[in-house]
Amino acid sequence: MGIHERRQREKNRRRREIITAARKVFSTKGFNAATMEEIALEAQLSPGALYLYFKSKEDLHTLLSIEILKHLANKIREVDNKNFSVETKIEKFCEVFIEIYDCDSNILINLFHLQSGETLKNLSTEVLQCLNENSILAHGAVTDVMKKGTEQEIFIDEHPAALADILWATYAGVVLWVNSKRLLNNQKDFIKPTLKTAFKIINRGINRR
Amino acid sequence: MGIHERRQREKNRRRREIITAARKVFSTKGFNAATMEEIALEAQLSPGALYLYFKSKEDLHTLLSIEILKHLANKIREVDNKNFSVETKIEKFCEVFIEIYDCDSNILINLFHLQSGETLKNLSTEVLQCLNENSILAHGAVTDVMKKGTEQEIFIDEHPAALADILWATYAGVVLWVNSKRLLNNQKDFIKPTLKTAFKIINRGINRR
Amino acid sequence: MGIHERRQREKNRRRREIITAARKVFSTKGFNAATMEEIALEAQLSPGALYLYFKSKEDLHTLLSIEILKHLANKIREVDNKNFSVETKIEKFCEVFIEIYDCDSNILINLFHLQSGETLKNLSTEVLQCLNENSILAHGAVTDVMKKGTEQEIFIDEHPAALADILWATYAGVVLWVNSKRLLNNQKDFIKPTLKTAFKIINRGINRR
Amino acid sequence: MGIHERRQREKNRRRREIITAARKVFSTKGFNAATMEEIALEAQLSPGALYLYFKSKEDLHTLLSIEILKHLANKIREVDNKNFSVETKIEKFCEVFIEIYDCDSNILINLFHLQSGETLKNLSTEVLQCLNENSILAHGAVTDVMKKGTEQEIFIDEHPAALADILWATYAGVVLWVNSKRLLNNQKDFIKPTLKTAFKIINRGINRR
DNA sequence: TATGAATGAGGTTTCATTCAT
DNA sequence: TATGAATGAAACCTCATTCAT
Repeated sequence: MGIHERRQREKNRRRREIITAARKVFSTKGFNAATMEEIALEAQLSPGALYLYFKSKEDLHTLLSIEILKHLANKIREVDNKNFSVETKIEKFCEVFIEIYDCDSNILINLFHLQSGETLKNLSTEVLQCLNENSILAHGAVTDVMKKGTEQEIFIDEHPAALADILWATYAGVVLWVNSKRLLNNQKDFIKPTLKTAFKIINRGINRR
Repeated sequence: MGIHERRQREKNRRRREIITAARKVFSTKGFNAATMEEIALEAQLSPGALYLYFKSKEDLHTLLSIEILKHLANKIREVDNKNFSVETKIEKFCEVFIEIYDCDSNILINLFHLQSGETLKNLSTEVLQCLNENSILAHGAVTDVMKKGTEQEIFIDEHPAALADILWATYAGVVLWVNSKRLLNNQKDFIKPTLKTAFKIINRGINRR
Repeated sequence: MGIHERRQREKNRRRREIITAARKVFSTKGFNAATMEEIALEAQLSPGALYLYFKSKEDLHTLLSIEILKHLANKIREVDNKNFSVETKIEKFCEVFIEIYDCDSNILINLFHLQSGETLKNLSTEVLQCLNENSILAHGAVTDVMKKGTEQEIFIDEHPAALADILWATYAGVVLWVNSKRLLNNQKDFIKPTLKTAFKIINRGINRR
Repeated sequence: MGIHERRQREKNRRRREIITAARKVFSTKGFNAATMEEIALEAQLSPGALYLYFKSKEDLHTLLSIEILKHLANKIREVDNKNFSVETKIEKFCEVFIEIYDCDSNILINLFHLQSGETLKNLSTEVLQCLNENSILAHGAVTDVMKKGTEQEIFIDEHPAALADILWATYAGVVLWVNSKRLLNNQKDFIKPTLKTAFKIINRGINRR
């Protein structure tokens, strides 16, 4: 292994370390309360070093969201590639969402912070484009399944992209809404059963039979 | 009317003016980009005066969310009091949500900013409690309808509160998700049709027949 | 005197205090080494307060230069208005320059820092325009004298504006050059005699008789 | 040629490359905006390597100025050695100055940045001394010519060193002043004619006949 | 009650310089 | 000799909040 290759590998490792540290801090504190210094501390680096890997706080945060989108897109496509019925696939999607939630329950909150418009305008164009691409990718993976359901005349509604939107929206909504209820009322976390019920209802609601 | 009462009334008027100004500014700029100075300007007051009516920026912001929750709760209860079938009521809920969205499309983003945990811990206990109460109130209004549907054995699923959560979550999710897609891809606003489809699907999905 | 008027007066006083403090610090340290904190300290204000009066470090610095230009223009016009021969006026100009130099020997260094291009592009357009106007004003005051000399056929060269440029340039050049020699060699300050000789030479060089 | 000598030669070559790169960057961006990384990039070296050849950014910048001074001194001495009349020599000096300006119009700005006091105190003593020596050298070359003019009773004024200062100062002043006017008013570059006129005037002003 | 000037802590970011390799 | 990743100090600037008036 050449020195060049080793360097590159080392660099990638650092990037990952920073991203992991950032995820932790952003998740705990939210975008604004999180400080670069804290992220640096968590990543065992100096504040300045972060800027060797990421152009700005916002870019860092966005790349983090992109990571999630990529991961989601992959997982969903995996499901899609299996030999399941469309109904089962939707159920499986729900499981994917739950798995993601288990891995980092604040993911969506960060994702929405990003897309709340407040942030969107400060991103470097390259990051913005990257975000856009991956967003389309993740969404497309769900849409493909919906398309099959529609083609096979299993689904009532005829717009696969809209169905995909609703699925995503339900996921997002349940996580955010139930989570905020939990925070407000100190209830225990009932996101997962709610999510399952929601997907069950949708499956029933879009299914011809 | 005593002088005391008049004073109180005047004070309330001011509070309302500030809240209105704050809504405008928060909606346009988001929580962090909005400044107290800007809100004061909009309310035709000095920055210092804001603090005679609200303990902090976060409190002000939260009270604003409470306003919305109250408004929602009222509207929903209005629907509930009408002599509609449960299915129609759910459709009407959708219309209420759309109306709210038309009036201020950034409401939910602010609502979620609030509940993202970042903010929640800095609130004064009284405001927190007030928020909590109104949240339960708004939610309860939907739950009541779901309860009737369940009691009348129109709905399949047996947990009205969960159904209510799903309805809320769908609303929240669609607004946020579709909005963020719109921002990212410069698409036009397709929240309303999506919302209608989503509610149609849910109505179908929870309905026994 | 109304409260409004008093406020305005107070505000102007503060502006002047800051400008004075800034002049002191910029003169001692130069633009880059000077810090806003230091200026604030000197002005007995908090760092944040500076930004209530000036938009940025660069704006503050530039406004300072504008002050000088205004002062110069005034002094020169005063000379111009007196009933002197053109030769005497040029001599008097030299005295004005010397007076300015006595009052703040680093003025020109700051002026040139400003105009070295490095800074010029960051200025707010309003400040830039103000600078431009005053620059023209100061220059024009000298040009007017040169014009008279040319019209009265006292001067050989026929371009008053160019003569004015040369006068200014000589002033600037002597101050900068001799000053830098002084700094380098720890010589004593011989700017004033040099300036006088230079103006004497120019007077002779441009004079027909 | 021994290995030692070759090493030394190689080292000198590198130094020159860095200086050339630095000149380019400093000229374009000015001292402060220029970064060591950029210079390194231009010199096709790593940032760290610069510090093997120069102790600091300021030292590097100063050595650059010394280069110019050396070059000027040489050119002027060349003129001095030719068999010209003193009047012609002064005209030739003007041409030298113009040539320098054509080759790098920002030279003087850098030179004055250096000597503005801001920088001077941070220099290593050896560099400072080197600067000093070369400054005297360049200045001396002009003084020698003036001395001849005075001895031959061609010039009126009797202090050759002062005359030399005025010549230098005029050069510096015209370049800086006219340049700053150009930047401010978006006028085209009229430094060269101004410089010629200025030298013509001086020649006339100091010349007995 | 209202003002608005002032505060000052705290944030992001830059970059000359160092040092392990 | 050369690298270039990492440092970390320091700068500018913002803005929620306070307080003398």
